[in-house]
Amino acid sequence: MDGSIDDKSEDSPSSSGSSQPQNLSTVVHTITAVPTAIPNQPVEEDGEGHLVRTDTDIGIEKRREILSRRPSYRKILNELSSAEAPGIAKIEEDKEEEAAITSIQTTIPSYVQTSAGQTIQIAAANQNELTTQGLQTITMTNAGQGAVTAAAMPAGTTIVQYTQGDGSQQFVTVPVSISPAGEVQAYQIRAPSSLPAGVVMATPTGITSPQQLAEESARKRELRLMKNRYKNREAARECRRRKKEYVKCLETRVAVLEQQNKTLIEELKSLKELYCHKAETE
DNA sequence: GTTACATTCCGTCATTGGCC
DNA sequence: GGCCAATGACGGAATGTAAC
Repeated sequence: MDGSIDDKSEDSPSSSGSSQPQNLSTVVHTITAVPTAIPNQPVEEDGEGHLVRTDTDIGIEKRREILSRRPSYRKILNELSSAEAPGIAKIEEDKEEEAAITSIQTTIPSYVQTSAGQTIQIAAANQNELTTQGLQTITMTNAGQGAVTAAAMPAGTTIVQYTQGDGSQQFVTVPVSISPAGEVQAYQIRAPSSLPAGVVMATPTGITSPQQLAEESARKRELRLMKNRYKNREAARECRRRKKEYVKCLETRVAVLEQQNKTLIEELKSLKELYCHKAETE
C-alpha cells in the first residue's frame, strides 16, 4: 500500500452497505503490504544501531514496489468474502455494463437529412464496434432517395441532420463532393476526442495517396484510443468502487479487532485480579 | 462576498499480469 | 506476443470550509 488512497468519500456503495461486521471476527487475514523485504539492499547505520536506507535506494525500492503489485481489490475482497462467508458481499462481475454498451451500439442512426431536405442513408461502418459517449463512426452513402444536386450543397458542404437513438436531433457539417453522375461520394463522419460533444468531423473514404493513408491510419488509431479511453473510464470507475468497498471492509475489520482487543484486555485484567486474590488467600 | 486551501471526484495514461 | 482487465499515478474540475 502506498498510502495514497484518496477516496475518502462517505457515499457508500450499495453492495457494501449490506456488510455484516459481526462475522468479521471469525477469521483474521493477513494483508501483505509490498514490498516487505528487499534482498541485497544496501543500508547505513544511523548511529544508534538502526539500519537506515540511503536516498538512492529509495528510488530502487519505489521501482520494486511498483513492480511487485498486491493482488487486486476484487481478489482480496472476494477472498475475505469466501472465508468469512455471509459477512461481506462479494464484488460481482459487471454484466449490466456490457448490456449497456450493447445498447449504445444499437443507437446508430440509419438515415440523415441534408439541409436541402434530401435523405441520405447512414450505415454504421461496423455495427459491432464499440461506440463511445454517443459518438460513432458511420459511413454515409447516397441511399438513392432522389438526386442530390450541386445546388443542394453549396461550396462542397452540407448540413446533415440526423436523429439519435434517444430521439435527439444532431447537426453535422459535412464536406460533400458530387460525382458526374450526380451521386454523393461516400464519407465517414467521426468525432475526434478533441472536439466537443455533438460536433463531428467528416472525412472521405476511397483513400489513395500516402498522405491520405497516413491520415486514415491516424484516424483509426484515434478511434482505437477513444474506445480504450471509454473502456478504461468504466474500468477506473469500477476499480474505485472496489477500492472504496475494500477500504470500508478494512475499517470494519479494524473496528471489530479493536473491540476484540478491548475484551481480551478486560478478560486478562479480571483473570489477573482473580489470580492475585487467590494467591493472597493462600 | 471573496479568497485560499483542502478534499473529493473523475478522466486519462502508463504499466503489469493473466490469458489465449 | 498480442490483447485486455486492473490498478497506480497524475492533473484538473467541482465542492467544502475557514479566515478575512
